[in-house]
Amino acid sequence: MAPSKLIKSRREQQSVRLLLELLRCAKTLEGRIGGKLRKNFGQSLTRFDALSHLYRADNMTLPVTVLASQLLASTSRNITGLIDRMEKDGLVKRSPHVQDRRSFVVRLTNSGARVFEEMAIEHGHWIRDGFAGLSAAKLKNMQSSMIELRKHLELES
Amino acid sequence: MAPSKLIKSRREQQSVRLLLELLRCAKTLEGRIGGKLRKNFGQSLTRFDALSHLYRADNMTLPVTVLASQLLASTSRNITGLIDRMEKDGLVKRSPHVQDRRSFVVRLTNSGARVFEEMAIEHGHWIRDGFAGLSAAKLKNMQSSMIELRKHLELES
DNA sequence: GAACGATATCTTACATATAAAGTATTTATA
DNA sequence: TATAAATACTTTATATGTAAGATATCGTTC
Repeated sequence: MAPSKLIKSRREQQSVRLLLELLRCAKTLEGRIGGKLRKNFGQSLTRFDALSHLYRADNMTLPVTVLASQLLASTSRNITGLIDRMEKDGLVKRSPHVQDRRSFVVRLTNSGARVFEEMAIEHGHWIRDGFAGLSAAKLKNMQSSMIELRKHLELES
Repeated sequence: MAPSKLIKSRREQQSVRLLLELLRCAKTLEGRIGGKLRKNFGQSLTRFDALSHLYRADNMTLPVTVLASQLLASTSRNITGLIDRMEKDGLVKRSPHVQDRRSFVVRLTNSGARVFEEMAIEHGHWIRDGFAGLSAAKLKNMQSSMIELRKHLELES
């Protein structure tokens, strides 16, 4: 129980602080945006994410696996339930994959596309407002930092 | 369904991109660290977070509400179940609050403190490694950016 | 063309996040 | 002091994240 066990190098301390700040910002934004989506549209951030990928996809259709791999939340294991619920709400429709009988494709319904469009407008405004306090230069700087970090993370994987 | 509906201002586009990068980095780091905690210690990131606040608290004890407010995950609604499970695992112990009979205080057990210490060492190394690709200057720059962003977010709240 | 490993999805079980409503207790106010 | 409002926590329900394993299908190899 000696506190000495927990002494960290300077580099380690800085890394931990950065991680905590990063997670705190991410959680705050995620909670804020997700909460508004939930309150105003009855949809989760994960659903919005899924809808946006489908909306941009060719013929608004994607194989389940491809969709799962694109989601922020690594829902690959959980994708079945997510699609089940979205299908129950009439946002998407599952169809068997033509070539591969193990697979399914998911297609946005007209209703789903309309819901997404409504959400997307608000969503964009909320995010813009979330970063409203930052200068354009700062925004740019943070974005490039994040891209650099993401690339490092992907490399290590 | 006209695509024109979804046209965004430049500032909005940049904000959305930054958010996506930020969330992606956060999710990646969170998943990586959380996965290792789970695999090596059978504990979640939320639990680690809770344990670390308790460890640093006076007498390793905090009122439930204070603990909830400090957690990254705004578990304030869910705190009951979290403490239930941690108590079942012998990590913490609940006691009635002396002055306020509505309240409980949570105290780290000796066993919980030992578990935390073990985890904290590895946790620090993992995080340091997660940012290993970044220069010290970059690390510093990102940290100050995140702090600035967090402060703006808190102001808007 | 039969067997093997890889892949796509589903199932189950559990931990956790969110929301809404309920209970007990405290504090503020009339 | 009686009452209303606020607070601390719990309960319930649903959605989601994580892990392990089951099932069906595919592609390749022998």
